Amino acid sequence: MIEKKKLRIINATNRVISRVGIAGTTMRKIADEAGLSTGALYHHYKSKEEILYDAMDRSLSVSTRMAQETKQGKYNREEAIEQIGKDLKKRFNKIDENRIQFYLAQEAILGNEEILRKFGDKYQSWIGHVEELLQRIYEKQPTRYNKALASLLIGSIDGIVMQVLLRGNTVDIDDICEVYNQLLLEGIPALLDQWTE
Amino acid sequence: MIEKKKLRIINATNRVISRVGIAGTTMRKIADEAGLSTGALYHHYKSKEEILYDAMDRSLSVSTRMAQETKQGKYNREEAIEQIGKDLKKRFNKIDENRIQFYLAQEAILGNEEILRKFGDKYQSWIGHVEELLQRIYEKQPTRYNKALASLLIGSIDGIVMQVLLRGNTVDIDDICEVYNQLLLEGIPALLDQWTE
Amino acid sequence: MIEKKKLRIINATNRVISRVGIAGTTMRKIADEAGLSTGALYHHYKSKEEILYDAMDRSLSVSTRMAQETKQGKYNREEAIEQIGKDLKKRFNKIDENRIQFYLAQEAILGNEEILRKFGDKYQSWIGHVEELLQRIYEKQPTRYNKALASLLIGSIDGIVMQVLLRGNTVDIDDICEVYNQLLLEGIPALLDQWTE
Amino acid sequence: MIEKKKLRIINATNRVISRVGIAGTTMRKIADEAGLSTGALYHHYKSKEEILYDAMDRSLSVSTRMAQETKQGKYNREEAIEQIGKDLKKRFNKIDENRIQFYLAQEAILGNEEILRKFGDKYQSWIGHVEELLQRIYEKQPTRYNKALASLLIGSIDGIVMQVLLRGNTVDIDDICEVYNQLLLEGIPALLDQWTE
DNA sequence: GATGAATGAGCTTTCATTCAT
DNA sequence: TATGAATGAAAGCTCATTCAT
Repeated sequence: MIEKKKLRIINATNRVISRVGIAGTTMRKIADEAGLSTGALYHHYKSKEEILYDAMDRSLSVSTRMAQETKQGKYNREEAIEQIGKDLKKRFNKIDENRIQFYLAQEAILGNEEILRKFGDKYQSWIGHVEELLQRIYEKQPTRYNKALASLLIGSIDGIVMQVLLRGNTVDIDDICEVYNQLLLEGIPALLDQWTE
Repeated sequence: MIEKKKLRIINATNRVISRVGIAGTTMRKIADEAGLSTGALYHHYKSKEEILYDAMDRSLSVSTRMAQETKQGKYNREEAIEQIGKDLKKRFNKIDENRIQFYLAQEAILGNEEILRKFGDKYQSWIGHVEELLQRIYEKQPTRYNKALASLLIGSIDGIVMQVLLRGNTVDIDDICEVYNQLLLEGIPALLDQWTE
Repeated sequence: MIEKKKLRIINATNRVISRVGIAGTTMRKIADEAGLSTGALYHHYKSKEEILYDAMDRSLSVSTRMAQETKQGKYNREEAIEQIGKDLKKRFNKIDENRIQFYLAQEAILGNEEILRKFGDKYQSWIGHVEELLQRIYEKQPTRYNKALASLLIGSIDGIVMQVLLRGNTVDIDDICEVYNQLLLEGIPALLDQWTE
Repeated sequence: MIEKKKLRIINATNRVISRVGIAGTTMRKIADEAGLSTGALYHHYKSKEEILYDAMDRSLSVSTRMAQETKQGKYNREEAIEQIGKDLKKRFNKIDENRIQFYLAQEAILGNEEILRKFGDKYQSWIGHVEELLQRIYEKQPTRYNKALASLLIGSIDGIVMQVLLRGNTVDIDDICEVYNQLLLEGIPALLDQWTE
């Protein structure tokens, strides 16, 4: 029961954050969005900080879970890459979630240790999954550059998300997915050949 | 003379922004950082908004200029790519500037039209330069995917910057530069071949 | 309930205004006078302007109503004039209300359109009532000068109020009422005769 | 020399006051209007209060002098009354001066003792002059009501000025002057007869 | 004398938090 | 539990006044 209320509050909080950012999020806006009074918020949470923390935690968990889904498939190389392309497009189109992730990153960079640690975990696990994926679909000997490659592949997704947020529809997402696809199909193998020769 | 004071204020503002973010930047903090009283700030600027705008404008100009420097070189492919690698490393190490860029991006995403437009201009010009570069060093027929490729190459830089900010020294910058290098040397050509056959 | 608080704030505001004028009225003074914190004022009103507006509106309504009461009587000439004399004296003695009216007039003259309009309405209605009264008690043909006469009779009240405020007890209110009385009994009829012959 | 600068400052001050009121008058506005720097004001005056005082003093002196001019004439009744009518019209049309007078009255009522005393002096002298005038042109025995009558005649002028300021061109000044004229020609004699019988 | 940058108190307003109901 | 009025610190900003030049 109490959990239901809490969920309502953090959902409201995330909607508010996506609209006005973390700094612009006030208790009154959260209360209004959740259909509660400001006082009621304090029955479920001790402070604004706790609410924000829970809301951010939830957002990060969702995005971490999404990142981990990459590995799920057990297809061959072409199928796997095709699947990645689809996931990618979905990711680029979740504007609201991307905005929130972006605000959270900000919060972390500003010195919120808790959130920073969560981001660290998320990237570490994500990079690990991508490393595995690389090894699985390219079947090459792992080298010391595999982690860096994974990091770069992930970074390019984040970077494109940033461009989509900043430039809106002047970014052609389909073309970018196609390039990403070709990169995985042709570019990466050429790269890997270089190191493993 | 008055410009000197303005510059002092702007520099102080950028230091404050890099420390506490744009939302956390108050007139009092700027005044303290600049060694002035709050009232004095209003001699040189009509409002906080103007100060922030000038400070952001300056940061963005610097980063836009940096982005444009990419094209300067008149080397052959290997030399050009080597140069890019060096620039990249420099870029990754400018932590403070990267933080500010990140805060500015947030400001833009939150609805600051002026800043958003500047980011749009910056990316457009940057992508243009990278497109030219691609054509110059690979000497292939341009295809409809060239812009997307440029966008992706730039995005991957932003994404890595984000990881550096979020994960600190768990990202091995040298390795990433090496991978980026190999990508340009081996990966991209393999990609371009695909489209121009 | 909430209206009760608003009334308390408005009353406090009017006390403050009567003490220090509109320009000297600060939120802190209002809050202190009402026994509240400054923040609490913003629960009931969105801004200082709204508080001042409500306070001024209330003062003006009261004075407008007072002005309109003149017509009520259904007496003969002597009784009506006697009644006017009594009303006059009461009006002169409401020092605080007169002060506030005076401050409001200044506010209007300084360019507060809303208040200016209300004053316009008040005078228009007041002059109309006096015109009717003149016609009723003197039973002469109305001439083009009736409106001007009404305006002058009203103006002389305002002017005396001003003198009372500025000169205090050096103005003998009883004598002035007596003169006003005689003016209505003997002076005005002689005037009207002049125009209707 | 120094007096010339002081004059420039108080003229500038009066222009500013007439535009934005006493409370809205700032040192910077005075300095700008006078074509000086704020610092320069302090070479001639020790404080804002002194400047305002001098400016107000000057305005009040001018208006007191104007009030005293009434007596100058040495005409018969009709000529004197005609002259009064002309003066009246001039007075009503000096909008800027009337505004300033009004603001000064405010200042006095708010507790500025110095200004209050000056107003007291002005009215006392003005009333005295009008009393003399009444006696001269009507040649009746003076009664205890003469002072009150003078006060009322002066008050009605102030009251009309107030209406002109508040209602602008909806007051027909010519009509009012005509009524005032008739009041002096026919109304006042009828009044005086009453008391001296 | 003259300048205008600098000061700092005090203004209106916002907002996390508390608490009587 | 729930409400929303109340608190008070801190924000952006204004302005009389001072003072180095």
